[in-house]
Amino acid sequence: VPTPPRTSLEEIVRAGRAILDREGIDALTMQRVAVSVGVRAPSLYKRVRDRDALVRLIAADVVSDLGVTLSGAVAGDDPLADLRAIAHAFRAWAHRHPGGFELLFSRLPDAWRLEPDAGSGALDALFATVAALTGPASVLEASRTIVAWAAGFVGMELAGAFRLGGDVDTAFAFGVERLGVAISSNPSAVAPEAGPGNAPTGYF
Amino acid sequence: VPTPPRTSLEEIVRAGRAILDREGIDALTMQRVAVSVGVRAPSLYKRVRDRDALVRLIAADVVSDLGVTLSGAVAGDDPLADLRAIAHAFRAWAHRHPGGFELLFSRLPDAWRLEPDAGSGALDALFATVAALTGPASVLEASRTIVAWAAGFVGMELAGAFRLGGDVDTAFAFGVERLGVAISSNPSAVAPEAGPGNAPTGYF
DNA sequence: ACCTGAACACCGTTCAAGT
DNA sequence: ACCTGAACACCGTTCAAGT
Repeated sequence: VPTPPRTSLEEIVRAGRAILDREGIDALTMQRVAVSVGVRAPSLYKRVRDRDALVRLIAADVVSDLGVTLSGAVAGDDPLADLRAIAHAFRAWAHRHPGGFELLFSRLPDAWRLEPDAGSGALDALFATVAALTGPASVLEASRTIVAWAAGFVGMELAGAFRLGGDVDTAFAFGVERLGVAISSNPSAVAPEAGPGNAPTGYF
Repeated sequence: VPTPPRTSLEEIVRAGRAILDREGIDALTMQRVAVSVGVRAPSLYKRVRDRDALVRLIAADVVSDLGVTLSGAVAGDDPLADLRAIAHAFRAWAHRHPGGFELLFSRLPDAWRLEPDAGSGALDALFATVAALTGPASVLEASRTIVAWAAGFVGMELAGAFRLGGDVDTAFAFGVERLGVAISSNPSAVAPEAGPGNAPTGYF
C-alpha cells in the first residue's frame, strides 16, 4: 500500500539550515533533523545518501546566501571602497551565521568540494573588485590573498583567538586598508578596464 | 591491593599526538588512544578529565612544536626576509602536520583557549619580525593581519579550496611579498629599533 | 511507496566490582 | 591505587517488517 510522503528534500535541507544557524554544526545530526521534520532518522535516507550529502546540500544553500550578501555589498564605482564593503559584509555575514561560516570554511566534508554550480558566483563580486584593483595579471593570486585573510581573520575571531587585547574591529579595518593598497597595481588608479565578465567564476 | 600504573599522562599525550599526526583529528578518540597505550578507555579518565582536556594537552604539545619551528626559521638581520622565512616555515610545518594544524586552527575545543603558558612564545618570532617591519604603533594589527592570512591560506589549501587552477605556491609567495610591504611603515627601512623584547608574547 | 523499530558498530562517560 | 566490564545516552547507517 503506497504511502504519501511525510516530508521532502527541501524541507529537510531547510530544517538542517535552521538547526545549523541556531545551534551550530555539532547539533546538525540526522536524528535532530529527522525529529525537526517530524520523521525518524532512517527515513531521511530515502531522500539523501548519507549525512555528508545532506551537509553538502546545506552548504550549497549557505554559500548561495553568502553570494547574495556579497554581491549586494558592492556599489561598482570605486574598487577600493568595494573591497572594504565586501570585506565588512563578509565579516558581518559570518557573525550573523557562525554555523554557516564554520561549515563553509572549516568543516565542510571533503571541504569546498561542492558541485561546481553550487559555489559558482558566490565570490564573483570579490573577483571583479580585485580585478579592478590589481589588473588581470594577478587576479587569482590577489583574490586568494584577500579571501585567505578574510576567512582566517573571521575564523580566528569566531574561535576566540584574539586574546591580546586591542580592538578587533581596528585590526580588521587595518587589514582591509593595507591589503587594498597591497594588491593594487597602481594604488591611485580608478575605473580600470577589467570588468566582472573577465573574473574567474566560482570557488576561490 | 594497590596496583602499579600501566601508563602515564605523558604516554597518553604522546600516543594522542601520534594518532593526530598519522590519522587525523577524527581518529583521536578515547578508545583509540586507550588501545594505543595498552589500556581500556575508562582508565584514561584517571589521568585526564575528559576528551576535551586531553585534546587541549595535545594542542599545547603541538603549539610548542610550532613555536620551535617558527623561531628556528628567523635569521634576525633582515625583517622582510624573516617574514618570508616564517611564513614559509609555517606553511611547511602545516603540510607536515595537517592534523596538528587543523587542531590548532579550526578544531580546538573552546578554541585557542589554552593555558596562558602553553601558547606563550609560539609566535614570538613573528611578533618580533612584525614589530621590526611595522613599528611599535600597529604591531598587534599587523600581526593579526599576517597570522589571519597565513592561517586562512593554509587552511583553504589543506581543505582543497583552491580549485581554480593557477599555482598555489605562487599565490602564497604573492601574499607574503605584498603583505610584507603592506605592513611596513617604511618599505625600504632596515634594522629598525624595535626588538623581540618589546613584542607581545603568546597567542595572537 | 514510504516509514519504522530493531540492530549493529561506533562514540564519550560513569561506576560498581574486581585485583 | 589502578583497571575493567557493563551500562547509559548518544551517534550514523542498514534492513526486514509493517502500512
